[in-house]
Amino acid sequence: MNASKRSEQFPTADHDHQTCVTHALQEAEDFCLQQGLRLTELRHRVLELIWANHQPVGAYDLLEQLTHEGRKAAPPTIYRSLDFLLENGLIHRITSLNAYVGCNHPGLNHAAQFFICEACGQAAELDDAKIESVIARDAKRLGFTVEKRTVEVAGICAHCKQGPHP
Amino acid sequence: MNASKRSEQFPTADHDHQTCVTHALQEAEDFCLQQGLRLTELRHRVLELIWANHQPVGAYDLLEQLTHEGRKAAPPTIYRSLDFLLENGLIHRITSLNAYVGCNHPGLNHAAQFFICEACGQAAELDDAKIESVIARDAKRLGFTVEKRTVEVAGICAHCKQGPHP
DNA sequence: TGCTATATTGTTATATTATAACGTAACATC
DNA sequence: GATGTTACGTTATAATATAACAATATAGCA
Repeated sequence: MNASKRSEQFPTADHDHQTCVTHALQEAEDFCLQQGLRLTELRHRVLELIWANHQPVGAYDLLEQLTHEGRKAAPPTIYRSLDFLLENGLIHRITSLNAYVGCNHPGLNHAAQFFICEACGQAAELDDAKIESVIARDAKRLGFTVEKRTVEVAGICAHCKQGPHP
Repeated sequence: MNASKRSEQFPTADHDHQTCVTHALQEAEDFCLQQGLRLTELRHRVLELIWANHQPVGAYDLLEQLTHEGRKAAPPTIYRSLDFLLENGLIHRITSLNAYVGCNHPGLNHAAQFFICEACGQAAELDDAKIESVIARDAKRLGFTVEKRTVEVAGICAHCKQGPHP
């Protein structure tokens, strides 16, 4: 497997992260072009920062990174960009962290699950149909119509169990 | 089924909520006695308020309810009680709502799933072993050690689909 | 092109949720 | 009752998020 491929697992320490960021941005640009969405300079930069951080990152962290590069930015600036990226499936919000992370499958309006390492801070995005189907079964039993699923599992990733943070 | 029994489903409009609160409190008292935990007057009252609200309730809502009954209370007052109740499994925190709800199975250190109705605000607590096992399987595949699970499903409950909020 | 409607961003203020830090009171044990 | 521990009171502040309105940029059309 190519080391730069963004995949459903925790990234290794030596993967080519720059390529992985570039690829994600390219995919987002293509997607927005297709969909007639305006990936403005600000939105593009926010998405880039999210990917560059390489792990779930808070809104105010992003805000600080923006202002440190000279841009005028207040909380609404960042939250509006996050809203755009969330609505169009380019990022996910991790509720239990109040943090945001790039989506591995932009465009697909999928329900993702996250495995979040409490040691290194990285999160793996899964899209396990089995979890979805079990939730759907429970919902059916309850007569419940599902709108939104939040599945977040915190713990320690394989890399961190073996040694210091990768 | 007894209308006052707290169960793994959405409560009906006509269930005997007072009995259900009383029962929960009695169970908590018994549990704390057994475990040598101090269910102080404040903690008891906070737990009672949580149950009485009958749906996930925010920390500042609880705080207001406390102060309205004449008690001196600041945020740390309520958060400390919430921490005690959380640590001892008497309540759950619903991450996606920043709200707290009574636990249906105090004592069991179980991982719960919540189905949250966006119309009436009520939440049903499930304890579906199947969800747990699927998550465990994914974790094993990732080499991930699970510490904490968050499974929260938002949508519309059966009562609210049929008519106005129950 | 220039006009106009809409979408985006800037700006100020504030809401909401949660914790830090330190002092006081209650309680439990000896 | 002295003493150590736990719980609570109090003040201040951190962290996350949104409301409201002004200014600017963009898109689509006359």
